[in-house]
Amino acid sequence: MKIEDLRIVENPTLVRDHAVEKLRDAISTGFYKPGTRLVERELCEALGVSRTSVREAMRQLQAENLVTVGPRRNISVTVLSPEDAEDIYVLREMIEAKAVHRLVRRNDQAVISELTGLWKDMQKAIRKNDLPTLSKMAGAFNEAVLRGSGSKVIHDTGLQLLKRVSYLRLASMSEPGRLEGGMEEWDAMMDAVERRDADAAAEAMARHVRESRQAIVSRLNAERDAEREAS
Amino acid sequence: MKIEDLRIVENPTLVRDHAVEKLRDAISTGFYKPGTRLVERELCEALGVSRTSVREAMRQLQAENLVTVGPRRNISVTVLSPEDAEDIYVLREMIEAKAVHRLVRRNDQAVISELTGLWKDMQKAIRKNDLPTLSKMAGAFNEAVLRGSGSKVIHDTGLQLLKRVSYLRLASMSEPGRLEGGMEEWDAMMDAVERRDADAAAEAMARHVRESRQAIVSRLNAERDAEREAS
DNA sequence: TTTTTTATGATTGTCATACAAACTAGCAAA
DNA sequence: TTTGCTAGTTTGTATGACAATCATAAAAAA
Repeated sequence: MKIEDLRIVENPTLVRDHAVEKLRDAISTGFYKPGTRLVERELCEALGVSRTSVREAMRQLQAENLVTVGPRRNISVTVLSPEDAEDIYVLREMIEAKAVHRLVRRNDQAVISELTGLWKDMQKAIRKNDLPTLSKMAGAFNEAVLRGSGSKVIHDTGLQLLKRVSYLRLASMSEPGRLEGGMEEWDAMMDAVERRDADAAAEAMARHVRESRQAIVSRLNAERDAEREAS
Repeated sequence: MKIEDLRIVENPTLVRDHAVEKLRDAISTGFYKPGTRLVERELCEALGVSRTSVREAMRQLQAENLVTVGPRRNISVTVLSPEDAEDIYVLREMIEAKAVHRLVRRNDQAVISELTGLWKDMQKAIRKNDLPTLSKMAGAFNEAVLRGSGSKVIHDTGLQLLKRVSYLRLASMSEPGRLEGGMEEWDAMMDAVERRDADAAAEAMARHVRESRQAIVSRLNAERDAEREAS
């Protein structure tokens, strides 16, 4: 044991951070659907905290583009236009490809083991056709990749984009044929990672995000058409 | 005059937004240098607002990575490690190249005119060797490019990265030879824009960011070495 | 009945206080 | 020199207050 191991790192969780996490979760799981109006007082009651904390949490979520302030100052869960969603995927394609590339280049065994572990769990979930679990793990996988890049900037920027579309992931995976396709792309990527072929891994990741994007976009357009039909 | 022109858009500026702007400015101009500790009470006095507003402003700046909370909860202006700075430029290279590409593709005359206007002003500032003005305008130019992409996502993401390194811009431009080099790259880009050659414009932009990155990194490393020397 | 006014709440932005917890720094005691 | 104590700082959180704006329902006027 080294002297550094004595250092106490954990500070008591802040109420506002907890609030941010809870709200982020509520949004990404679809409990608060896009467009839902969020009223301060109600959030205070629901979370059991004061306005101070709720307001500070809102400022953070606002900066993360997860909530949007309307013309009357009222806050609602951001609704992602199909165009914005598509653009987020376009950026993700660039950033996550770069992340994988670095990850392979860094050749950190711990990180790579973590990825292969996650990948095996995902394969299990796929065989069981357990979409909710798969969705969660796909999120963890993406995060692990960003973290594995070893760059705080890549991690933060990528994660911010990821969080904005996380509520779409489940829908994306239920698009017909997407599961098989996604599996194939992941296979290709992990294969490249195992071979320590950074370029191939990056390209596989890019392809994966690209395909996901197409699935999402067609899904969102279908929804939009359905709405138009109804109105 | 059309009926839309009647719409009242401006809502009275919020105190906290004003505070955020002021603080952002103070950071990017170097008034608050990286590492400076920001004490709530002092900010309240300096800005003439209540703790509520300062705290909410801090949450936003925190989410933008312009300030960092330390282990004792105290907030200071983020110090960018050379690695982080380099990574920001790496992402900027990808994003701003994409932005220019779209900008050219959109072929929006108003936007392109704005750019050429800015470019001419920048040339003037270069001839006068007026670095502070040039720095400001380079920032405006970058923002105009991001805005001109027509994508809110590209704009927001790019701007966030831009703001994090804006305090480095002036230093970057005073690197020997950087002014001439930057001028050449901008020339090439604007030329490609005029020719409506999206690919060439994107490549020129990428080259520009890449060269800027190298200037910055060598600058930061020099600073770091000087510090090591001193200690 | 339809339109206009008025009154009543709701919601948000801002401020002022208050207090606890954690930390800092300096002084006193051993 | 070390230890222990004390007072002051800084931050996180809660609460209450109030103005401005907006929404809605009720009342008055046409």
